[in-house]
Amino acid sequence: MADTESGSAQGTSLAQLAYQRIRGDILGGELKPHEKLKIHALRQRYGAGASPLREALSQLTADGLVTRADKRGFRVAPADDGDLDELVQTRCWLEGNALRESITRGTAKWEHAVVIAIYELARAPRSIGEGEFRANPEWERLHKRFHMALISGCGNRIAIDLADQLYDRAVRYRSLSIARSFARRDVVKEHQELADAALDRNAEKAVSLLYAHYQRTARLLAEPNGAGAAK
Amino acid sequence: MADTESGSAQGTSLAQLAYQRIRGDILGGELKPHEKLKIHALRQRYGAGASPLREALSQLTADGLVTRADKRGFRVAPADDGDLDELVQTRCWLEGNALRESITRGTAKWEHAVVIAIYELARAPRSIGEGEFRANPEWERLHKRFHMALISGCGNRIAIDLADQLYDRAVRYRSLSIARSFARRDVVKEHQELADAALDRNAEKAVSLLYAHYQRTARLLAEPNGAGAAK
DNA sequence: CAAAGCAATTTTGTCGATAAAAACTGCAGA
DNA sequence: TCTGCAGTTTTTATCGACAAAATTGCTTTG
Repeated sequence: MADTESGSAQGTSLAQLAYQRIRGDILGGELKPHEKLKIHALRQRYGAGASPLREALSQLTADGLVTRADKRGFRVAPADDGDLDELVQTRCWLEGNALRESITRGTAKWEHAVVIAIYELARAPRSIGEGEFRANPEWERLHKRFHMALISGCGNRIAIDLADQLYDRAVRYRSLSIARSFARRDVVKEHQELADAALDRNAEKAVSLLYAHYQRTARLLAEPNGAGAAK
Repeated sequence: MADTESGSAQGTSLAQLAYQRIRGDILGGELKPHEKLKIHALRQRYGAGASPLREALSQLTADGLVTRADKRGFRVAPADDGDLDELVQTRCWLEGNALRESITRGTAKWEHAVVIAIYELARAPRSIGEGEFRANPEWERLHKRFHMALISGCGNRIAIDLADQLYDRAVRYRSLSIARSFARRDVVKEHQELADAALDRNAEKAVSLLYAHYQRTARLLAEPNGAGAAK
């Protein structure tokens, strides 16, 4: 199911390939919320027949990134602020517990993963644009890796896979409201403190930092300056 | 996505219909863990072409009920004790928080849903067999409805949908190890106490009863008397 | 001018056919 | 008896075609 290694295409079948590409386009904001996904158009765009596409869209539906209506096809899942709040809350619930568990029973391997992840994340530039903000895909990858590393010691694959899925759903909101929070927070420091608390095995502090981290993001994204999303 | 109303087939398309029927057969244990799902065989069994079936199987894969291997098709997801433990833990994490939230902000509508659900659940017979145990589908439906009612007041649709999905995954283990726990627990009382604590707005008590309830089930199902499951 | 009705066009959902890949078979040789 | 291999059979993944449903646009009417 959820990829964990967000490294791109390795799916050999056309269906799997289309799944990854469409997913990427939704997460990256290329395909806008509520946009109609017409099979014929997708056929040309992704160079695949109807069956593999349908298959890909079915999977995306189960992932919560696409909605389907009875006999009127598929659409990109809508994205409103309420949805985002629920997403953040669910992630807090799930990852909060998983983080606590990781801190309690985490092995040396878990520690190493966290150390490496925060190290690499801290060095990567957030933006590749000079003046303005242009998301650096490498930073995005490392950011996800860091958050997954934090909970990787909990020993619960099902929870990890769910967190992976929810992470991706949340990423979409970030790419929809570009640059909004850029340079307004000391994100590097936030992550560093989180990593430190985790490595100190200070569960309560780590969990509350995680909550604050997620909720701060949600509040920023929900700010009134547009990019609101489709009905 | 997740159905919430577990009421059976209303999907109009063959793909949706096949999805529900296959899902039902996996949850009910008709299709055994790790069993190969050959398209041709499924075609005859469910009376649908290859494309709708593939579509259904893709969705089930995303639901965690089916696994797929690169060019060698689909299988029913394996089911081992470790998996069950993770499932139970994840449900505790998610539903524990959702229950706490429901108790905190639950409206009269939520209360009513819980009251009705526990009332109906208490009246339904658990088994329809005379001497031996034969699962009563009606009881199963009401049981799910009760647990969903408990968390229905949390105001978080995403969490509710996930809990729905995880519930179904857990149900599978119950039907795989038939009757094991039948008559060995006072399940009616467990549910009643849980409902009472929730309606009393005693969050801590309700949550710990929920944890105990789930963990007891897992321990029973993991007992050594067989039904173990495929590798 | 607005609303309702009808016809043409898209679009969806489905099927059967087909190439490519995997699994299976029996057989020869060590 | 076991092992490796060539040919056969099964199975997967994909395509293009087609009927049914939905959408669109045009026309007619009150």
